[in-house]
Amino acid sequence: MVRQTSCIMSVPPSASIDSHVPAPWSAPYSCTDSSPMMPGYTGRAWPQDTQPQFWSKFQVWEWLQQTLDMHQIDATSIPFQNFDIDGHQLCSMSFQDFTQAAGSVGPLLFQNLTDLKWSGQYGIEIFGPLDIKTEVDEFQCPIPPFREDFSTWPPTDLVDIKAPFPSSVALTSPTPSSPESKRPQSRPQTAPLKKHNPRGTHLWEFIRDILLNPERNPGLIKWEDRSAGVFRFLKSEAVAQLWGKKKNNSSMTYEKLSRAMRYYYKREILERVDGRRLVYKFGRNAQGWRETDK
DNA sequence: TAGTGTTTTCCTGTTT
DNA sequence: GAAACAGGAAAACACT
Repeated sequence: MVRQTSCIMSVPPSASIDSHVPAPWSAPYSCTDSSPMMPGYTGRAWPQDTQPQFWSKFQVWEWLQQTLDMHQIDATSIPFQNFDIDGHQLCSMSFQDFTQAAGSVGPLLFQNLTDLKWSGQYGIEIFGPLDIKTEVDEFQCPIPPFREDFSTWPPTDLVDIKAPFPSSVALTSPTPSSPESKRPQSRPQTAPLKKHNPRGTHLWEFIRDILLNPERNPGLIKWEDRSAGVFRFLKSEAVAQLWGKKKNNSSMTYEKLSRAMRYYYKREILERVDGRRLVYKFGRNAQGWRETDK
């Protein structure tokens, strides 16, 4: 089969992609300009340009996730529910509190937070020059509300460039149910999600993050049944464009996006919702979408 | 370098 | 008829 990929590369990977759409925790971003990046881990997903005191719960989790990632610590090793707190509460935690909440990882987290508090890292320019205008910017609704949100939600994004990022941590990775390590190459995988997450955020996480941030979701996707995890695309092409922008792929369409979504059926990240167009449902291997997950 | 995981792309056929 | 869905096939790409 002759495949044409040249169009995808119309935007050089090194191009500066603006990061307008923040995500709560799972979308690690990298430097958004073309500045040299370290190989491997370079992106910082937690809100480093905001003082920890002002972090939201999501941002706290994000910081947790990235800190663990940075130190290659399995996220399952600490109870995230112990950090169901905002930045203010986080900053008021003592060393003992951290140890109590995160066990052996506590000191590390405490140290990291202390460093963050005092290192003057806040204010690092996260967002590169917003000089690249893409098709997504033309949408009437998606971008402006996100931009307005910068004051309160600066760090991560739903439309960052594809980042050389380490695997996402278990917080967003389903528990493997039936290990299926052997399968033909170049076939859509059917194994449960593992830590390997070469492209940063997974599509389903991207979708989830839009859903979880109504204020940053200007009518793109909406919950049909929040408790059941059923949601519906309102502006399917706009979502696809956003996803494409995030992946630096201007040729992304809803058709392609939906194909990727369908692959999630086998992995039970999504479940079919028969007879309803543009409607999907999170499956048992999708995590982080429930209200109780927050 | 091979293997793996996660898309991405293209396609054909079906359903709404 | 158009849009969306379904799923096979294969390639791309980042990571281990």
